[in-house]
Amino acid sequence: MANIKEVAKLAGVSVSTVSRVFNQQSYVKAETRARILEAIEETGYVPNRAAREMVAKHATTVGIVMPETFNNFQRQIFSIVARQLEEHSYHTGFYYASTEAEEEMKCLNRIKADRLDGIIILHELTQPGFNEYLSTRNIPTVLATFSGQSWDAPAIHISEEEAAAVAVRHLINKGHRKIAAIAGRQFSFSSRRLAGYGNALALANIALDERSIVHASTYSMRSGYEAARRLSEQSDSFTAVFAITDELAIGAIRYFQDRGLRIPEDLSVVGFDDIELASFVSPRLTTIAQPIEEMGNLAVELLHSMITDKETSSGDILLPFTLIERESTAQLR
Amino acid sequence: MANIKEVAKLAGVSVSTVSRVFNQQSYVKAETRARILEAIEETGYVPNRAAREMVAKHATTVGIVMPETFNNFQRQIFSIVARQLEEHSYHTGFYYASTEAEEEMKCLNRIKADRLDGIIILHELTQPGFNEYLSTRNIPTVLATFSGQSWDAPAIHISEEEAAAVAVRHLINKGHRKIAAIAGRQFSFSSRRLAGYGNALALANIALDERSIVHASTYSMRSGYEAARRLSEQSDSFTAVFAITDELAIGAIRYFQDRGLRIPEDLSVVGFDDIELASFVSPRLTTIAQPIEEMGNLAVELLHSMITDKETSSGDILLPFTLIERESTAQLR
DNA sequence: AGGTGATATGAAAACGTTCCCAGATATGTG
DNA sequence: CACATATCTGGGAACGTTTTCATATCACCT
Repeated sequence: MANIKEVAKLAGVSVSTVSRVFNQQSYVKAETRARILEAIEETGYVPNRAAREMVAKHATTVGIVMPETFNNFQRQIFSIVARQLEEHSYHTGFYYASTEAEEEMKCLNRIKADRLDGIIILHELTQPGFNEYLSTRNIPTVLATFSGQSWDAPAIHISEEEAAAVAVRHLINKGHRKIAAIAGRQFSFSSRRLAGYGNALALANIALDERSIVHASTYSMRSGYEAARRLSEQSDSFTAVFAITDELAIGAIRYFQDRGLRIPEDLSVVGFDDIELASFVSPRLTTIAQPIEEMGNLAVELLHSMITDKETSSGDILLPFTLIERESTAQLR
Repeated sequence: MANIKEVAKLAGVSVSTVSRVFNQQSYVKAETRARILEAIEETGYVPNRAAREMVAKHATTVGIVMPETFNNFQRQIFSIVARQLEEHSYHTGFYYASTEAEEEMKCLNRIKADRLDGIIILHELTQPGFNEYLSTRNIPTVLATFSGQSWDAPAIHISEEEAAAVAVRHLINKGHRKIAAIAGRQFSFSSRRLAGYGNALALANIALDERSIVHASTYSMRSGYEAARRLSEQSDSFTAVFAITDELAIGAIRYFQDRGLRIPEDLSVVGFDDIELASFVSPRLTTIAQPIEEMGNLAVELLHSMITDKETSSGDILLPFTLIERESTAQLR
């Protein structure tokens, strides 16, 4: 593996000059540059990243923190973020952190060692140590998700609570009053969306029945199926279901269909996220769409300006959402 | 940001000794070690990765190369690989490479600079430069995908051709003879699966009709929908469809359903991959299941042994697949 | 007392860059 | 022609580790 010294020797110049052609500022005679370029070509030289990072005292890498198994929404935002990062020529480090406290701290430790330029967090972290560390070290951070705990970093997201309320209100407007909910574990966006559900019900003077709420353990379709089963066991009087995630909704619909119910004739279902799949299942899913492309772009744009301008930004950035009415909800007969 | 010198000073020892407690071989008096540990705790010291990598002459990072927008199958294998990598305490670098030649070479350039320990490739690369570079530099590489071009690296995959033939034979056994195909762009696994389709037809003495083959531009459901539309326009005599990907199949089913066809009564559809979704759409999708968990685990296991044992491995590793019969295919009436 | 091996520590080189400083050569200006 | 300024190049320190080598102390045995 060629290093800068060999290139310099081959081109008959000093390492300083070779370095100069790589970093372009300052003067290099055209003829010399040509000779060096040739030597680079010949040796296949590529600067050693570690050495560069050491003198620069920082990596040109931003880390993406994601959950253990990410859902379709997170997959999409990940793709967008990764592409944008590449656009700005950052390296992309992948950090997987499950929702277990211990795992989260292990993830943090890896981050510590890496001297990252910045971090984009795509799911809620529960350990306060994360924010504490990142903010004392002044590591630019952006959350492209709901910020559960208090962060010193900006969080880009929609108003989960309002959006959920809009979804539930949609059901109420269709005449439903017995509306069940499939939530996730009791924190993060799950609890915010559930709160929105409660608010919408309260506003319509509908009493909240604990038995018509069920908590799924993950956000997979399988969990949605399972959750729908539990819901059916503990209550049978609902005419509509609000699922806090499209995957959960799709899994639930599958269960209800298996039980012979017709959607939306016998039961209306709303989801949340508008993943690609939502418009391909039957019935097509009525759901809340997040401006995912914008969220991803904004996240790296913001992070990039934090890194380059050294200005610390914070606070929530709320983006608009829309209810997309498709085929899984109908007027109560 | 504390460095090793500060820790050494605080503990009243030399940097060598501090380094020793981090890398554990050789002797350090228990008392000294305790003092150093305390100093580490107090300063919050974490070794600088770049510096470490420089002296080690390699990173503790393996890169994952993925397509621009990855589908559900790739997402799943990515999750598995990332988790396993973490298990072996490698860092995970994410490298996105679209199928454009230029993009691919840009991706390769980033890889060159990073002195990766190893690389796991999750989709087919078309540029021979990739293999050439990796093999001359002796960078351990594993493909967890079909190896389109000839690689010096081992490729872990199923026999795409046979699997496709099994899927098509399943349709033939159900009495179908007019079987259309929805393929992708004409290379990589898409072409292998299409070849399997052709073989199965030939074996059953069914003439291959060019008009009953359509090529989707991506592997998304949207593309599947689009492809089904084009298929319907250029041919209307088929009673079954083989889609080379579950997403394509699901998109296609959506199109046919929109046109009032009942699946599987009016039309049978087989997919390929068995993504989670396959068992949640209606009708549930008949498809080919790849041993995804095993593929992911094997990939990092193999890579790890290549990295540590320095033994270069190569050749194809074929894993078994299974046809999962669900509800989207039926006997031709 | 002297030797031997195990235990414990420090000094300093090396890894591959970047960048500051100094010096050399060319180009212009009065 | 002298001097200032612009252009060009090299030397060497610095970045934060690991690792080799050398040396010091200790415990134990003859």
